[in-house]
Amino acid sequence: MAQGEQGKGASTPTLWDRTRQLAAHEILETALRLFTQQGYDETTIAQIAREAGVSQRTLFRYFGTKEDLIGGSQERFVTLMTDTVREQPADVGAWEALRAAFTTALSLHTSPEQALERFRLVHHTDSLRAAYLGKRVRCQEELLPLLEARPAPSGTGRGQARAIVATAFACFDAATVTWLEADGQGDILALYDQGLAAVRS
Amino acid sequence: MAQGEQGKGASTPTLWDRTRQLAAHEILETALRLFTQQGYDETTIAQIAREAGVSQRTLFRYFGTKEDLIGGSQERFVTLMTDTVREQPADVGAWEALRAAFTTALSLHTSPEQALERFRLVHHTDSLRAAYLGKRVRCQEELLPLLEARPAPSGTGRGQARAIVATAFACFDAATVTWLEADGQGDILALYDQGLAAVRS
DNA sequence: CAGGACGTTGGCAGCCACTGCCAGGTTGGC
DNA sequence: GCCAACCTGGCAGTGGCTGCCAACGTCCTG
Repeated sequence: MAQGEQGKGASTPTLWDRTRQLAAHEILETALRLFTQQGYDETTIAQIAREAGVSQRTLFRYFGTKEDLIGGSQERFVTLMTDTVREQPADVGAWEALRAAFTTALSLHTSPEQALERFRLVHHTDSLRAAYLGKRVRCQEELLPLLEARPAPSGTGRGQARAIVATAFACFDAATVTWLEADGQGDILALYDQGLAAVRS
Repeated sequence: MAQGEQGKGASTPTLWDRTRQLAAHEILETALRLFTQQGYDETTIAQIAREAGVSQRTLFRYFGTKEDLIGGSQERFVTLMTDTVREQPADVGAWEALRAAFTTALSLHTSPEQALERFRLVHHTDSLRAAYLGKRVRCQEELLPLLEARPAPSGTGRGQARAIVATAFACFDAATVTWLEADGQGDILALYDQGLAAVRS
């Protein structure tokens, strides 16, 4: 639980934190490897723990849920997106701010290949897709208040921000799936722009 | 498994089918009652089975999943929506067809009060919301091919149908949540129209 | 109406994700 | 060196869910 403390000073990584980080990394890598090798549902927590060299109990202490082994700390995504939106100048519209947030989120992936593999895994496993969608909705809800204050395109009433955020995420998802079906060819953001353009006739 | 056969003739409800229907109804009612009384996560399958007068094993034979006790045969919704879209004249646009499908889906609720209660339960329980979203995505995917053939508003290219369907569902969800937060005041379809109008500036 | 074919039910054992609890070892500050 | 804080592993237990099997009711046929 002390891992959140080294964000500022980095003065005392304290060996414990280092060990923690190492273990977490090992677990995550093992899990991802097994998931892609034999599928998510076919991989048990016991197997991951065994091959990662930790007990099940410890594994659950690091990642509270089997699904968390995929998201790779979804929290980071959410905070990064909210921060990005917050950093936009006040006169930037909701659509533009959301696009910037998506750009930031996409820049987090280490490589397109890894992103493709990850996306494929999530979208092909029912339980994972459901979990992802749940977290996505939460992200939307956190973004909502930040966007309600922004200038609407043509002075539409309040309460419409929710529809705008939901639409942006929907188009982003559509772009992701399209990108997935094309085996990673093209640019997700470009697909997003195309989809949104089609929607906003 | 024989329950799907009485759709046409209704010639032989065969007592077995009647018994099945009765049991299913009893289970569903008990589950809904307990869920609203003490919450979804706090209600165990064992309790539902006990109070419904069946064994756990039988309960799982009727409803393969605890989540299925809420959806009330989500299949019906999907087929009804796809049928509605299919019935639309060929020159009706995708947006209009989708709106018609939502209208049909909404007309299935017996009363606004029950719909409100059901929606509240789903949206306030993480696991249920995730399951709902998963089924929603599947519904979108079934609707997709039916809409790709329809005339796009301004000749936008293919592949954009996915974004349109996703947007429609997103706005529908936004409308539902808004309606929920207003304690069921107003009309969901009207909220949907407002949201979509805001999106399509 | 007897008897077999078929479908339904309940119970049991078991798997898997997940949690609380407790003993034991390691690390850090004094 | 010592105590406190922390982390780890194991174990038992819960809850959703499944496979298997024996018992029973229903339906159809002879």
